[in-house]
Amino acid sequence: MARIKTEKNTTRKDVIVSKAAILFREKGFKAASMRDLAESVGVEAASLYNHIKSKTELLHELCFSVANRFLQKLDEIESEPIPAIQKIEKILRFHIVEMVNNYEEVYVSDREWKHLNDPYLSNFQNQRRIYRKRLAAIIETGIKNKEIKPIDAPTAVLILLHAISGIESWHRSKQKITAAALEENMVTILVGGLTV
Amino acid sequence: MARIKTEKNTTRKDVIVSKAAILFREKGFKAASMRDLAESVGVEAASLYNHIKSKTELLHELCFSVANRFLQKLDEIESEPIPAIQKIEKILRFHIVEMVNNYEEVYVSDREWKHLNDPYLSNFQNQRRIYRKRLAAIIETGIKNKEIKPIDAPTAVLILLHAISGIESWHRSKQKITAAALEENMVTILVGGLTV
DNA sequence: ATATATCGCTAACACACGTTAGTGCAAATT
DNA sequence: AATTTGCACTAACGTGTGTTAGCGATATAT
Repeated sequence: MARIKTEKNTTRKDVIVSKAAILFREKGFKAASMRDLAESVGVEAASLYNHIKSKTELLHELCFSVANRFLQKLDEIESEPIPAIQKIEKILRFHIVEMVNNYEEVYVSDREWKHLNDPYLSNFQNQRRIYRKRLAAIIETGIKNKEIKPIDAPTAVLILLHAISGIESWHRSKQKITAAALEENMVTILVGGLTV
Repeated sequence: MARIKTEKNTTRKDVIVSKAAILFREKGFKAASMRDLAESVGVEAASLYNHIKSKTELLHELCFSVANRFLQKLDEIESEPIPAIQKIEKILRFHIVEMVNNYEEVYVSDREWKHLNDPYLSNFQNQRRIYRKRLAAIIETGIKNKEIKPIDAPTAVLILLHAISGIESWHRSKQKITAAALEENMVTILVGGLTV
């Protein structure tokens, strides 16, 4: 009957959500059970419901908190008065840093959003579509300004975004290069591949 | 009580496996039920077991048939007497074509292998690790020969492989560019990003 | 035409799942 | 010190799951 331990400025719900991220990442949303989660939190399954509404709520929480961070950063970078290719590089670096530091959450948001229910599902899909369109628009500006090779912008976007999600493999690999080195390598290849 | 229809040279099991690929892709392995699969095949759930041993067997079948195709192609390309960067380009093109033409299978093999059981699971993971090591070795040769930028080879590999898996998004998008154009765009960016 | 193997059916199983109800202790508030 | 709120517990529910057993019909081989 020991309570869930909380540190300063974290509610018991926060603890549950972040344990859920770990679990959803390693088993997938559907395969991760509330009993698994309860065990990893150190409590009985039913007790979780004193803090959360449902299993899906955990997924909402994770997906949208990640999505909001990315959207906010995009707002910020979009309005900077710098060349398009530099905007892309900044966004790229932000994605990489987020993936490295908030691995579990970002990964879950990226791979498990399919299991959201409407209206959250369509909402999330919309945000995603819009985010990609905005990235594509930046790339198209870069192409017009001869900073970027004349390629299909949506294709470039999907390459960038998926390449980043590969950091998952880096994260689990034994002999890692440093996060900073990873970032430089990715920027070299991807920005190098785009630049005219 | 109508039988599963088969075309020439396809067993009833083949039909089930390929319907399973579609289902596993769209719902995920865990979320796809045998009753779902049965419906999409046009039969009752129990009837499936006249042709298959278990749900997991379907996943084995899918994962390993894809893995074997890639390994075989890698054998072939590795032994060709051409520069490393051209080998990488060939492998890249093969991945892209496979992803475009055998979308469902390749996607499932890529994303759902976690749900394999041992010993298949460790087996698959091993094959994957080895495949990546061999790609990295080609890239390292390319670096030594000054064909490829001096980057971290394993990082380059994960960028390449994950970038390709982004074709998933292309596949579902409304206004597609042609498959050939997609291929050229990807090669431009990725090979361009690697080349010195 | 007869015999045999193939295959789809109904019924049911054991089990794991998400979740709710209700109880009582411990912490927080007054 | 008294009261209220927070929270973990046990027990249990209904549902969906993968899978098996056994029957009967149909296609295949003799």
